[in-house]
Amino acid sequence: MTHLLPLADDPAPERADAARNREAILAAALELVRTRGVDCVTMDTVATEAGVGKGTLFRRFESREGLMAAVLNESEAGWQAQVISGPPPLGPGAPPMDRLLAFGHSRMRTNVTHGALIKAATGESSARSRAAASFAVMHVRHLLNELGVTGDLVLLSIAIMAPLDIMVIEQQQRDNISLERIEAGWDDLVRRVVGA
Amino acid sequence: MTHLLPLADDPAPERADAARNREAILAAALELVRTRGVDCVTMDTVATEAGVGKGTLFRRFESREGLMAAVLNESEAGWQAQVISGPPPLGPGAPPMDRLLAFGHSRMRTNVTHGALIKAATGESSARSRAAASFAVMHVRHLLNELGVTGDLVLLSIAIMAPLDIMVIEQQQRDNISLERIEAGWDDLVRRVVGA
DNA sequence: GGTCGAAACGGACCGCGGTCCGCTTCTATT
DNA sequence: AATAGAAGCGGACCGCGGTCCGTTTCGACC
Repeated sequence: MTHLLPLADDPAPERADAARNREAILAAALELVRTRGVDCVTMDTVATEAGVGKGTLFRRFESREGLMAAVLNESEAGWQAQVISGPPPLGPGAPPMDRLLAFGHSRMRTNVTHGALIKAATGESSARSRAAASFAVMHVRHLLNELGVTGDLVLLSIAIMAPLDIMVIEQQQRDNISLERIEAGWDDLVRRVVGA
Repeated sequence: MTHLLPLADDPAPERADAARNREAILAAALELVRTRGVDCVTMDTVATEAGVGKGTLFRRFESREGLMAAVLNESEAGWQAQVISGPPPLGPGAPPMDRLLAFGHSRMRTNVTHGALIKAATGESSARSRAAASFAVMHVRHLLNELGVTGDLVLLSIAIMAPLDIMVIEQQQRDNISLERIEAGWDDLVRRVVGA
């Protein structure tokens, strides 16, 4: 006899064809983004290329943003792994301050590299609570805590991360400010906030 | 004889009908935003209501964002006037630190009040170099300078302003954090950055 | 007042993101 | 194997932002 109340099994085990489609869509999207560039990838194209109907795209990924976020995760996951369990100073093992600085520099470079995709995945925003940004804020909060900083750590983390935002960086670059100079300014900001 | 090289007259004095239309569009947009709420105002509606063609809207305001920014300016201008020449502590006359704190609090409340419109005018982003945000950054930079802060003042200003962003605030409110608590956290951030 | 080039106009048109709903496919159950 | 109904599917359809281009209006100069 199976139990009559589902209790806490997975609420929805995902049907086989659904899984197949999800994979096909993601693969098609990844390929299209790589070959044509994010801005030229439409939902219709992805659907056609994946061999599914457009409705299926939206069923599984909610919106274009959602799909792009999923694509972005593909690469972002690797970076997050580096942060969580990679070699120091980015990964664990180094003193918190070193990690924090390394984290910011790494995040900045990553933002510059994946700018277009990140924008597509966050709706041009950024200081938003999307998965990626959220991970960064959580990590910074964690490091601030290790550094003995007290106060509203989330708010402080948001402030710290703001200058690394792609839109901000791109604006600075338009003003002919080098990444190195931004990095230096950011380091200064971090030291002020940490109080070291 | 008129000069053959236009030198530096106004490059384009704006034709009479154009001015009339601009005004009609802005008035219609303002009215529609007030009555229906930003999200329900389409470009077609504004065009119809203003009695002009859709093309004219885009000619004068570039995009929906541009039009909304123009509408927003209507109210934002008043606030900016308060900051530039209103009574202290928001306006000039008070010590820089008082002004800075007052500025942040005022900005935060304004963001909360005009949230929807601001989002419409900045394309859901915010840490962007739109006119409004830019004014804020410039002002903060100015106050930081008066406070004797040295370093990359623009970058520090961006960091300071980040937690006041509408998207961020709305997220915090979703997490049941009160505006007062945000204010307190923000004051702390400012003191850290200023080094007081 | 007439003429002429430039500037502005307007609305048909396009592409894209997103929804809707009748049809198909899967899987649990007997 | 048959069945039933839930989950998934797909593509016609919609609304909106944005563009394009033939037509109209303006105003500077004669």
